[in-house]
Amino acid sequence: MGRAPCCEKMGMKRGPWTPEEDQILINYIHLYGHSNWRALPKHAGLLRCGKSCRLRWINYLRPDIKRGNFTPQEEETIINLHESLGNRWSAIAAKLPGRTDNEIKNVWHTHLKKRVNKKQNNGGDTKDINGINETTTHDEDKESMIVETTSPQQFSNSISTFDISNDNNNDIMSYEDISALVDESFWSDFVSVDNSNHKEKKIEEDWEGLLDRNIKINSYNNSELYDDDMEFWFELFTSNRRIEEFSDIPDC
DNA sequence: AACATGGTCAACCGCTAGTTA
DNA sequence: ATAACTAGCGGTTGACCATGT
Repeated sequence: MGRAPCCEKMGMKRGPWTPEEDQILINYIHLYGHSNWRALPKHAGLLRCGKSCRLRWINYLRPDIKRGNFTPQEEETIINLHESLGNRWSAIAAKLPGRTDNEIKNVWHTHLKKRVNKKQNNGGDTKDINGINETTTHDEDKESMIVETTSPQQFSNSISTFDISNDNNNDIMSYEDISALVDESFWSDFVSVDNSNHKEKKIEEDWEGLLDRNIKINSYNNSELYDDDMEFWFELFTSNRRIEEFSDIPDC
């Protein structure tokens, strides 16, 4: 079994994803699904390896991702499942809808592990794992009691991810705005569709057409890349609506 | 105010398992 | 049967941010 060559390929972009890349990936998966991650970036016109695209989609762009802090119940579930499953993060994630293995792994390493260790070292003190009857005064644990709120860290990450540099420009869309725009009804129409039978050639032609449009939309003023977000998204979605018609092509 | 330290999380790396030709 | 290939998994890294000194 040979190991697949991947990101070391020349010209592959690495590091944080830009909003444009995100949108290209979202739209491509919207239209054609993700039956072949390796071929996806090439067809979509992304300078990323398939692995990177898959990770970005699974850990961040997927429509069913639940953002916000873990609830005490979720934390309890993670602790319990970790006790029985060990570091099988994907198995644990399967029991927590909307949570990714990566996210669970991070939460475990950042505070749940410490909490469990502390508990073990103290020989199991009065602290209740589910967080409801906690007697601890640690800030870290207090934080975990805040249910379904956006943590400062997550907020800042959203900002960094979307690179919103102008604080005063209210027209710029935040991640939350985009999430609201790209709501469940948006996703439900296409994500589950298996488009693997579409002919690759057709995909390339259709997609390149969309890409050209989007590049044109974006390229007219690169120095103020995000000032025209509303127009960008509007154009993008209206383009999609037209190109979506291609999805009616009968399966081969 | 400036620097050091620690926490958080997205992204990458390297491996294995499964699939296909 | 097996070699080539891909998807998925878990571990690790590094950038960013908050807090402490």
